[in-house]
Amino acid sequence: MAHSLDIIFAALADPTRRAILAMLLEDDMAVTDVADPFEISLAAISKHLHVLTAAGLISQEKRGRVKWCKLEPDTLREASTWMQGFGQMGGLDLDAFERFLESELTPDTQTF
Amino acid sequence: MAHSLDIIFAALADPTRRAILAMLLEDDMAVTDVADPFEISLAAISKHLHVLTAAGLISQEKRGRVKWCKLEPDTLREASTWMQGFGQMGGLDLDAFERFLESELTPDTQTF
DNA sequence: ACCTCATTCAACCAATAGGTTGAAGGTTAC
DNA sequence: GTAACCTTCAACCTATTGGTTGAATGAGGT
Repeated sequence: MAHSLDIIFAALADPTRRAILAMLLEDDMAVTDVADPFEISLAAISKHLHVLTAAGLISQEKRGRVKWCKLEPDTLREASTWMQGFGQMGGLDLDAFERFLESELTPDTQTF
Repeated sequence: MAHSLDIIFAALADPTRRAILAMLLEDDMAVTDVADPFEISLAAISKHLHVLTAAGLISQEKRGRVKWCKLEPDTLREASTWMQGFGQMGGLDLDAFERFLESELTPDTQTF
């Protein structure tokens, strides 16, 4: 839990990885099937999936010889919460959002 | 408009830049004042502000000899829209979200 | 005019990211 | 058991990132 926003946003910054997330929105997929629509090597896709897993955006489970990839929407929601506060600036829960930001800014927690 | 999600998320991936955005949530600020709480050089902050500007997350306006930085919440909202679809998976507007994703995936638009 | 303040530019550096290729690990099917 | 399949590892390459420093530019204050 509490994956750092650093690695979540960094993971989202790559178009290939966002496309993978969009694919996983429809269904869980095996690594090979994830790689299929892309023109890059399977090893490169494997690395992308590792980045997404490290960020907590997907989970991977090995069943037999195939590794299944599954979207983890909760982590995206985590980052989405951070962002919404900016968009809704001037809205009613601005104070709550700033309290949230402040807690995130405390240097002892490394979730920032 | 229509800043690419690539550079928006990449800009958000750095904790210094997110902290800058949080500061600008309270008020517009001059570059020097933005740099003040940080221990890195002014030139480094200048670069961060350039990244945020390129992403459309802030705007900069030179008045006199001081350059003012201002949050641009619309761009954040753009990225937030992308994310919320994943978090609200199973919700009511999933179809609309997938249509949005598909339009983003068309290879002729470079907004992806 | 001159000095100071605000900001950026230029050159450099180390570390990271995203890609490649070829080989290696496990797992299943025959 | 051996061949085919799914996935990752290891080594390598190039471009980018985030930082530094010192000089340069530009605008005000006195």
